Amino acid sequence: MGSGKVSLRDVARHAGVSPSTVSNVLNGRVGRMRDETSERVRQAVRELGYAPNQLARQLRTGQVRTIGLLVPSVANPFWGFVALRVEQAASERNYQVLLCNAERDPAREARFAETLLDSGVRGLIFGSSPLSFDHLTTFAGRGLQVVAFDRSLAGAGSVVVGSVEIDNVLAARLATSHLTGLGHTRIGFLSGPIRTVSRRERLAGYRQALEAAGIGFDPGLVWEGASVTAFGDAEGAELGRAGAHHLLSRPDRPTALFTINDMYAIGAYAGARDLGLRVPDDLSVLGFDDLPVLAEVAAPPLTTVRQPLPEMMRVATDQLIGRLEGERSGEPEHVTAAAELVVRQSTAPPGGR
Amino acid sequence: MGSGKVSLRDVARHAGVSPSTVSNVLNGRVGRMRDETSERVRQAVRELGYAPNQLARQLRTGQVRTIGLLVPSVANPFWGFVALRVEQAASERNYQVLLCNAERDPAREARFAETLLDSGVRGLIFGSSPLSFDHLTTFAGRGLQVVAFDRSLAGAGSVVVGSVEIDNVLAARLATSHLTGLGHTRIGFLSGPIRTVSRRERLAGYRQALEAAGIGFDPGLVWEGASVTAFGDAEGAELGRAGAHHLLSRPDRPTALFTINDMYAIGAYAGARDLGLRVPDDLSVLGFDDLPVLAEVAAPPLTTVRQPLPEMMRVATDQLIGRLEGERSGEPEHVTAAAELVVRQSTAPPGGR
DNA sequence: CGTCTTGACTAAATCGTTAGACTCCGAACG
DNA sequence: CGTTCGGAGTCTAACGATTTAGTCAAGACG
Repeated sequence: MGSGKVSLRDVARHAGVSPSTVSNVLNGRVGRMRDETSERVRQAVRELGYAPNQLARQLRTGQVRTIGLLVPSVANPFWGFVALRVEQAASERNYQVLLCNAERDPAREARFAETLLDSGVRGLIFGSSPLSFDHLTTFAGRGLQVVAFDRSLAGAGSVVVGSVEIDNVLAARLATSHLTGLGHTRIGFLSGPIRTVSRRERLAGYRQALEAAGIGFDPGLVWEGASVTAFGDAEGAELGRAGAHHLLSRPDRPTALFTINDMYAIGAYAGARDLGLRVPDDLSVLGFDDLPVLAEVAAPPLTTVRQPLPEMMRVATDQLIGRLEGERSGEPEHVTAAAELVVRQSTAPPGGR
Repeated sequence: MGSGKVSLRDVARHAGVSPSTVSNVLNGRVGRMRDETSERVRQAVRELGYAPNQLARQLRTGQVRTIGLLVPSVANPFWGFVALRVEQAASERNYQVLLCNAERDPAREARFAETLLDSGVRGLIFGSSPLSFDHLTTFAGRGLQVVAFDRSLAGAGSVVVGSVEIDNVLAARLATSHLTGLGHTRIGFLSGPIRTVSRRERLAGYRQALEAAGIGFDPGLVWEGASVTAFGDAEGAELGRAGAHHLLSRPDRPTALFTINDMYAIGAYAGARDLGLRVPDDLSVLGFDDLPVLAEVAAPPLTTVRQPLPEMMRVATDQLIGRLEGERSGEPEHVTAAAELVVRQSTAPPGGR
């Protein structure tokens, strides 16, 4: 049994051939030798239990079968799902996934990009697109390819080679229209700091839907989160709760809240409860993401916008790996997936019906 | 600005010294040269924007600042959390995390171990301990160190260098006693296939608590999941639902269910609802994990056993990295964290209170 | 009969770092 | 004045694969 480390040289010796030949066999270049020889090599490989040292191979070829996945937060289960899905898709193409959590900090994002490049990784999936990719342009020059989970605008072209997204504007319009359709006219928009493309777009969609319904846009009904310092684990549900407190304490209290994601929605539930309001009787809440299981089992089950996550992650991963393998090239590809409004029981007409 | 790839040789040339000297400076071996020289080297590094090629360094030293994390399932959000927490802890020690999802398949587990070793990774955190580590003993010989999330028994000594767990027996006893204390005598145990240590222990604890309460253990009240083939995404909530159907259709229907994790508990909610039973009036449900947010916001909020996940993951990561860095050695270390019963509203006395 | 091919491999140079063995030089010592 | 010693670096093999440019023998061709 191979105990220590068996190298290609050992195999060569064992098979009575040169290292080059072994390498050739292993890489399928068998046309240039007798069948008998390649069989003998294969035999030796088996007998010694040889497995090539990827580090050495990668150093030589510059090819690394690993991609990075950058997520923006450890607090939202959504990203855990994303991670698992990406690993699933990558593993089918025999790639590995390095998990990076940048906490939405551009400096950390850059640091991760750096580390990835240094370890030979040349592909990165960006969980949530920051408003600008400027801090990453240098890395593009060094060979880093980025696929974004949301489409980005500014300066993205130089870094981003592909993206998968839902139409966030449309989705938010859909969601908001659902609320106006129920008769709501004072609809709050509950979000953390708007520092990603998707958030900005959702706000735009919200606004469009309001205007389409002949309701004026009231900046006072938009809550953009606490101070930036209070970030980190406080995010998500806690922020949602705080925001709900704020918006629901206004004199002309909104009768519905559209939240930037399901965690905020859950937080809004808590916030409403704190103020003695009941969902959906006194307050409708509409989320975003359709967090698996959570949205369904929340009390009440959450009306929300679903992103087809597994599919989107597969597309993103395939785009990226396709680039790395040279199957794809040229202009960035942008894929738009269909979002869907899932109506459950957290929304109802205003006024307790 | 360094555009292409700057190598240590380039730096050496630029600073007018030999590559060895640059290497020495970079690795803090500055005792053997004049301050002026090392300063000149540092200067050159800065000017060229040099960053060492980790692949080359790793090949040479055999040291890789990456650990693997093996999770057993993509379906349970729990593992997404675990992944994020491990990455957080690892990143503080400047390590990277490779995500591996083995779907509880020993063959895949072995394949991942193989891949990790081939890429120079020598440390692995095992999300959930299989009943046996036999399929991994060969890898231990090849230098793989494993830290288990649960303590394992059979043959673990040769592979596992540390573990973090809660006392699953105790925790399950605690949980079950809570139910017997409420007056339940027919308590179902709802689990998938019992192929991990933790599951086996929870079953043992359940049994002990029953006996302590003078209630006989009835194997008929234990549901061990559907056929093994029906694995995959069907896991979790769906299995919980199926199991609930099964157990609740018995003539002497249980008045309480202790589920192996929160996903099963949520599934059991659905199963009970299907049969027209209300939680907790007609059926008490007790979960395990205290899935962040989910357990809290479920309807009704779930009584469950909490594992202090962030802390446990930090300990596991530190144990592993400690080994890799040679700070720790010798006998495996087993750390036991305190689990805690979190009583919410899914449990009540039997008979509609 | 000498040169060209072709088939079947092999030699050796990388890839970018590291580390133990050396070198070189001026100062100190006997 | 010859030798030893320590400081300040440098040389040179690796690490384990890949890959380009050969080598060598045997048969083909003119």
